[in-house]
Amino acid sequence: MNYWLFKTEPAECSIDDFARAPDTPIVWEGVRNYQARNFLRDQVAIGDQVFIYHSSCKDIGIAGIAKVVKAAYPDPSQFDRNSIYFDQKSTTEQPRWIAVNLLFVSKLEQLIRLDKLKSLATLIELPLVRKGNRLSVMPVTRAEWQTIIALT
DNA sequence: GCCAACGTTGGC
DNA sequence: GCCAACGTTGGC
Repeated sequence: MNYWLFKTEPAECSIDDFARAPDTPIVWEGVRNYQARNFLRDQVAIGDQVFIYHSSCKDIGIAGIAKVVKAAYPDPSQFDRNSIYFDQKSTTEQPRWIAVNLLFVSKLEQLIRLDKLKSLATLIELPLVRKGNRLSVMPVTRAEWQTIIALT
């Protein structure tokens, strides 16, 4: 089993949206970065654990945990002309973009703030805290996962 | 709202 | 295949 961190803007999809419907899988769509796409396509597997990270908002940090309940499949939003994620260059034969489904696991009692994560020597390799990082889907090592879990 | 850093595009 | 210009991300 692998560990991941997925970024989301809570105005779009927050941990509270997960918590509100804990039995309903969330379609993780709209990833439009090739490196992140490749992780979704090649490595994210059913049963993997995912930190849900809130970005571009007031309270920035890890807000909760989800798990993967459906592995890579074509992101439906790429074919939807009405979606902001529509991609004219995608075809059903050769889809460019990948979605997975997530299910709520837990909401952290206290959000783990970005500055807290940045302050930990054991997390210096975590892409999230590295300068200029823009990955919206990133791997988390087992050691990093346990470091972060220990903060809760 | 600013802007650094990075990714993507497209001309050559 | 280079690289300038442009677009996006995302913290501050």
